[in-house]
Amino acid sequence: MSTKGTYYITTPIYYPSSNLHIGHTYCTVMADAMARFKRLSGYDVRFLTGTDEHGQKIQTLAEAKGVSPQAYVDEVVDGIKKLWATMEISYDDFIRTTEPRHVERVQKIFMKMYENGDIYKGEYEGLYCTPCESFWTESQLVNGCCPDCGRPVTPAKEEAYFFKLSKYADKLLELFETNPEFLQPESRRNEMVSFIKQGLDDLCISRSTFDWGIPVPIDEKHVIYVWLDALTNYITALGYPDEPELYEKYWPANVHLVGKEIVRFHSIIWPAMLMSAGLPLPKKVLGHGWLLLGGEKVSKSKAAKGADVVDPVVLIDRYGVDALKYFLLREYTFGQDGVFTNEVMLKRMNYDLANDLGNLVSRTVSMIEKYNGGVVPAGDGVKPDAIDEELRAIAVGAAAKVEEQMDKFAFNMALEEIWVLVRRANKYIDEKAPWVLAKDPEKKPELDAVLKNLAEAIRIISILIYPFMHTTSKEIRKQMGLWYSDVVWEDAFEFEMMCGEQVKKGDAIFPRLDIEKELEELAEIGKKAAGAASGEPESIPLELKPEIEYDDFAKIDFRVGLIEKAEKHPKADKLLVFQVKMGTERRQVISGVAEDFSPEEMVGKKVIVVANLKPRQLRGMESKGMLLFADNGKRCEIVTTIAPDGEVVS
RNA sequence: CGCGGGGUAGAGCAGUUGGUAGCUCGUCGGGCUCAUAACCCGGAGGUCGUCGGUUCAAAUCCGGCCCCCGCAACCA
Repeated sequence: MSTKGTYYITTPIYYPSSNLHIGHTYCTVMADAMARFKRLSGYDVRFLTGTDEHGQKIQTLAEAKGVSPQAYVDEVVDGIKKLWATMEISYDDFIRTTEPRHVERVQKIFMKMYENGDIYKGEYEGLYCTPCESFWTESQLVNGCCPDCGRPVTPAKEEAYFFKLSKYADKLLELFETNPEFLQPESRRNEMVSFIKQGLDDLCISRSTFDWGIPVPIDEKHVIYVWLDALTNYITALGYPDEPELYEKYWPANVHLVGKEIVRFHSIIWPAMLMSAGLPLPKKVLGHGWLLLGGEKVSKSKAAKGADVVDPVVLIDRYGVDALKYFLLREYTFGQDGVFTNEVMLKRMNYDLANDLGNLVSRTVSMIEKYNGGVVPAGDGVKPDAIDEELRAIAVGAAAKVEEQMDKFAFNMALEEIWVLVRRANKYIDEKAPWVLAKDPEKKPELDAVLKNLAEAIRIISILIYPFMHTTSKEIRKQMGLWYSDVVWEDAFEFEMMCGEQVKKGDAIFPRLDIEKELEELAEIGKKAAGAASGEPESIPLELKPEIEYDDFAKIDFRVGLIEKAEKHPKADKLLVFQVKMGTERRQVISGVAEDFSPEEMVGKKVIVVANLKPRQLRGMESKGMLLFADNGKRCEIVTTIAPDGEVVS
């Protein structure tokens, strides 16, 4: 194989707090397809994936389960590796951040940055949740409380080590300006530039409130926190710094494939860390979009909600690895979010795979068996006509188009290019009507040419789909009698390669699915997963704030209020300003519900007001009291009453 | 005037050198029988968010406005 150079591609290292879902699968499938494509087209590829196993959350989950953090992650990682094995993900290395090779090298990199004067000891100030022993930023809070347990947080400080991220702001801006290819899609790039321009804070890189992490080499009380630990995997896995052979061969990476939520870490923090360590930067960071489930990002906590099945294991089990991979790569546009539903998935599988590709192979093999004893004819007895020439042109031209799309990571368009050929081949059969030719012995040379051309087209298709569906590729080649030869990319540019192969009809490559039936069954599975197996309604204690005394409750004066007037806060998007009448008194109350309610629909509502709350300024306007809403963080319902305004609620 | 993305057929999307508006699904009608009731052809369906400008000509360039979505931020 002539090599075109090295190609190093990575996925993020996933957090093994629980099993992976279709979103992780999506990212890994893209990386795998690209790795396979590059290998097939002559590159020396290195494909890395792995798991990011440290941190508070893992430690807490392990404690809750009564096992050590290591035992906890071992089990989850085992499941992840099995999933990738099932999907035949062709990674060359799987790095776990708990492995000694990573731990030691991270410490060395830490020291390097420390010796370069970029790490200093300071104080971390944040909002602290005591029961969870966790710091949170303002934006992480849910309703002003700890996102994990829902309890209030308090401002606190702790000693910590910091990385001088701010020092690299100018260099980072320069990176984005001089190297527009570095981060794509471009919309992300603009976001990052404006983020840097807002000013960068130094980055806290150690924690002392938990110990499930890599010890800070110069201070055993601290463990290295998240990003220094996680991001460095891309080079520790290559042996940097103590066994630099692979590092020297493959670094800098050609592509870090990441979700859009972690683009910032990969395109700002990671380059800054590398600058600090004096190392070359990755050539490209690519941020892909999310799969959306009912308008929300697919996530671990929502993995089992509703009727849409997002457990890749279930989907693979029912439809096969290749069908799932095809769907993920064909349906979504790289960089954009895409809606995931069972129906969209099943339609893709049926229309493109069963009807178009599977059926094309099926009818071609059948005809070669029926009309020529199962042998691919030479087919050189007649001159090609315009229809033949068109098929041939599309067939031999497809590979270049696929290459062009793959260069842009446009997997969906690459597959579309292949399907142009698939559809053309189906049409070709109709136009040539071989069953008509077969009735006239004099037309045998013509018939042979048709069969031969179809065989060639399918041979080329089998090469083109190899990076995306290698198992299907091999199955097609088996049926076409091409078992004797390897898949070689360059062969996709040639049309005259087959003669005398013995074809053999096998099982349908992609059996047609009964979509209605599948939808029902998937809905059933989804419900079961959501209902946690048992049908009995259970009572699971809620996560509550700490218990309070009756006296504490009695201090609050709830009153019925009538909203007489409501308008948007002139200086805030999310605030509504209400004029509320409570008996004899009228006052102004502000609530952060502008996204859930229009001012008009609030007027006239009778609501519950916390009437003796200390007044507070909100964006320049005073709020005296607070209205009660039921709120799950996503949607808000107002609590109303029919009682007269001014009345006490207790 | 915070930054950015987007508003194109019933649905989901293409469409950056301005020049008859395309694709997939759905729908209606036709063809074929080799094939996995698959395949092929044709029709219907769009004021290309809105108003204005540049131009012989704009979905495509420029300006105003409306709406949606990310990020950022107030959210008593």
